[in-house]
Amino acid sequence: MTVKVIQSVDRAIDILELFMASKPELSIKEISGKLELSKSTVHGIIKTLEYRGYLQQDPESLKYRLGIKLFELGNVVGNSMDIRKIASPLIRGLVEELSETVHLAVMEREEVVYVEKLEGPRTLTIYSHVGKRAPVHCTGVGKAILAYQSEEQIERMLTSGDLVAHTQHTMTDISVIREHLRTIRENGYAVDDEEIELGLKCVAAPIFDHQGNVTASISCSAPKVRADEVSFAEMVGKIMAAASEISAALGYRSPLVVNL
Amino acid sequence: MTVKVIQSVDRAIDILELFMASKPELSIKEISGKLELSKSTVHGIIKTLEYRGYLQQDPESLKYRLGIKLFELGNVVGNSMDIRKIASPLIRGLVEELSETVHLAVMEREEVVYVEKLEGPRTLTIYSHVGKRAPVHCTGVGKAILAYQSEEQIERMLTSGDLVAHTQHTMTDISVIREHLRTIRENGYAVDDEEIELGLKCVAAPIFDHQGNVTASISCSAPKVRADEVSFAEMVGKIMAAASEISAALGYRSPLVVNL
DNA sequence: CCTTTCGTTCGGCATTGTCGAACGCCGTTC
DNA sequence: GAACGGCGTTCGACAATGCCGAACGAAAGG
Repeated sequence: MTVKVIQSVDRAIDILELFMASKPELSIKEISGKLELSKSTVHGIIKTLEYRGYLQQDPESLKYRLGIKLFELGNVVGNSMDIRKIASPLIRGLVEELSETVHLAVMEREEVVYVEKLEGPRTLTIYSHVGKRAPVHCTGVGKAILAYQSEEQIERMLTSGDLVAHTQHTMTDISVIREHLRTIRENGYAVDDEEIELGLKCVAAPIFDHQGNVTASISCSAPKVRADEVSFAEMVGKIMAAASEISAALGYRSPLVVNL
Repeated sequence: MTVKVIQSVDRAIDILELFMASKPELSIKEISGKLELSKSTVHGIIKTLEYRGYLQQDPESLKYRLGIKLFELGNVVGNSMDIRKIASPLIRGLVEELSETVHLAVMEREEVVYVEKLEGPRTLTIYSHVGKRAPVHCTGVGKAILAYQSEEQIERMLTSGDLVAHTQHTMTDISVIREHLRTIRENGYAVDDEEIELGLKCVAAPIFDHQGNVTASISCSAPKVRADEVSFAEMVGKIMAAASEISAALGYRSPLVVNL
């Protein structure tokens, strides 16, 4: 079932997304090369995007970069996310208590997107950004969400892309992951033990919405050396507590405490 | 000089921007009505945008809202703004010292866009958001930038739109504003005294880039009652100091201290 | 000064997007 | 429970629109 797309709109999006994947500045030549379109076609679309403020041209190099209008629209989206408003103060508290970086992520298609990030005082450089995508199979936030999807959904999410091994600890066998997800459901939290980056350990907990679905999660990330037994247990407790508080604020009633 | 625009791309942008101006959820009917396009035309464009993640449909109401992809792209733009990285820690410091809300804004077309905002502890509800536009003629950040543009630029920016009076203190006479801008240049800072919102007073200072152009500014906003003589002087001093520190970090060499 | 490279303009052609009409799926009304 | 109305979706025909290649112009490099 391929959707009937408007070609020029589709191409305009292709152009915009080129700036995400590759360099922040691109010339018409580069764009037409990468998309295999004629210069004049690209020129027309680009001028439209520029005219509307979605691209801007550097007057010196004549190259283009993303325009402020995207910043505006992006913030409209960001400000309309209820979960962000609810989670923000809690995340601030977590960072203060744990002194480590905390992430909030939501599920989007077959990946997760970080929607909030607050770095701890002892900054370790994790390569993550608000607005960035991450795979589900090798991140704490991803696995915490994945574990609570339906069987079909899990199947889809794990088979849609390649299970890329980011480190030697990344699980790439689908049956191993499925078994691992069972453990996550039993524990109520997910651990990422150097599965996306060596030396990085994360604890993540699922966030339930008012319908009982999991579409978001929060995590705490620390260098493996700092995540020893004691502080690890503290991380688990605090992250899970925060996650259930956010879930409650979203209107979720835990099935365990429902008594009619 | 009207640019030759690609119609369908232009319309797709019209659709996206409808969500900024009006409600966060719109039906096809509403969109086709507002844009005076046939339902089928809107349908085609919307499905393309949805397919690419720039809109998402609520499965219940069948209405559409802006998609996460815009959040992603918006953050790419936000993270690539050098001025934000430079200014962020200074803004944090300002808020701590002044205990009032601080804004960072950049010029965009004939308006300013807030790119950073940090609220003071004593939160007064100013209706401003990161990513929101504001007029130049009645805001501190706007006037601080406007004062340092070329005569032609000032002319353009003041005549492009209506000089809307937001309060009885808003300056709407172009010659009065021009004279006012001269004062701003003499002082080195701009004051907004209840010109956009009653009871709100702001101090703003221009930020110079490496070429000596002013394309950004920072401001401190406080309820007029709290901006008494003493704290007002403190606000002016601290905002100007921060602005010149940011300017210096951007590579600006003040013409007053240049000695060859 | 010639060459190369890239952005821009132009015009003809066919693809593509557009529109109105019709369909089908709700929810509502009587 | 049948008829209605509203809305999203599909369809088909037409022509407007966007596409391409070629040519132009400007700027940079040798």
